[in-house]
Amino acid sequence: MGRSADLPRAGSMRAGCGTDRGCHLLHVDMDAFYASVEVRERPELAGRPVVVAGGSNPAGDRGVVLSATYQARAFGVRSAMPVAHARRLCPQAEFIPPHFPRYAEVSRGVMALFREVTPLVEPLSLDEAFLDVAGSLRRLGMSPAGIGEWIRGQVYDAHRVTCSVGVGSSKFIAKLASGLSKPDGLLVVPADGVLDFLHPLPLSALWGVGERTAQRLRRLGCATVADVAVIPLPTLRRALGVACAHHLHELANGRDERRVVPDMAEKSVGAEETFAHDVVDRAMLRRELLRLVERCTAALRGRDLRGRRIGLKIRYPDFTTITRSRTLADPTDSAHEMFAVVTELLEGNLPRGTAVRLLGVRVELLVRGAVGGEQLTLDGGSSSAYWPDVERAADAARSRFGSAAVRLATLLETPERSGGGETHLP
DNA sequence: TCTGGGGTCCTGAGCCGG
DNA sequence: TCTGCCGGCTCAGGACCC
Repeated sequence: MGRSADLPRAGSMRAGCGTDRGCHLLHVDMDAFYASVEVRERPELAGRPVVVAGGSNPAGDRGVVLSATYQARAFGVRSAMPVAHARRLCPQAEFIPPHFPRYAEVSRGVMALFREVTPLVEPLSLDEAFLDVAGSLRRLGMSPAGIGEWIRGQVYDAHRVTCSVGVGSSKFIAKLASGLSKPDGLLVVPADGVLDFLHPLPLSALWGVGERTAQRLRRLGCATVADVAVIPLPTLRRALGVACAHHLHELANGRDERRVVPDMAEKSVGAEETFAHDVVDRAMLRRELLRLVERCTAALRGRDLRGRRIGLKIRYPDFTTITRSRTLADPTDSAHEMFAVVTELLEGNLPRGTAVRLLGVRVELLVRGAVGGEQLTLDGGSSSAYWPDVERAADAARSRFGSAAVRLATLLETPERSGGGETHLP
């Protein structure tokens, strides 16, 4: 997944070349993960172009490609490409909606396998992780590259999906290496060959360089990583800002001191949805908002988190996007409380008659630990105090009887949604 | 070509209190 | 009392990643 497709292929640098001494960081990346899992579930699709199309409505055209098999990629289909475009490029492909619980289950199995190798596993997403194997070499009696090959074999044997492994002396190099070894490969970048490996690569190889930053760098006369490495830091700072300039300058010179951090704390939790058709109707927008708030706060409670800053995101039909937020005195995981805030933000920032393409809600400034029932306040009365308990009870019912088991009355009238209505009461 | 949904990080403006 | 400075916080938005 991602940008590795922009990079030149590894060619002769694949598995086995170069010494892996000093290369204790591994980056493991599943190949076309979602699509591979779908093919595993439906073996008749093996060898065919398969596209997992995301967004809320894969059958329609307001969505993007989440994952595509290499047979589909041969037609030019790429991740994040609009579905309509992918259909034109490869009409014979099988388009499948995503099944995230299925991918999460495979991911849990794969991550557990990594933890058999080392406790220092830092998952980046469902389909990739960094591993620090420095402490495992003696115990396992293997070199880093040997461990990488062992992992590749185990992942395939246990889960019938392939992965690629990059082995390097830093996270950045290991990640680049896995991208270049795809699909189903392993690449070692020797510690003393980092700059030779890095400098011919295009600007997009640098972590943090997207289209905008690449444009700015090209304006400074840069075309490759080598060019960024030699550009004076003050020049880079003026173009990109202090933090970004320093970060890119370090990477371009092969310096990356970031360690593998297991159990990274979450910073925010959110939910958003693009409508199948732009929505003007206020009542419908409020119902969508409530649905998003329910989803978001259920996720918070499921992870035993509460947050203090509540944000609203509105995207208009012309794709301009605004965000508005409010910081509360105390952290909350209550849908009731969050809905009151985002409704106020919506009313204050959306002129009557304005169409909306997307709505999103987000909670930040997270703290761990839910409170069982909130403190009564003199001015707030008792209602806000009992809502968290009601919502936790509803969570329990939903987890036992399904997501439609308990719903707020406001949601029983199904608004037009991009994914079609799914409200079916038992 | 026409752009999802989940996130993280950074920057800059504005406000406030010391 | 007024002004300027500074740091911390909040808020909005941009850019990026998978």
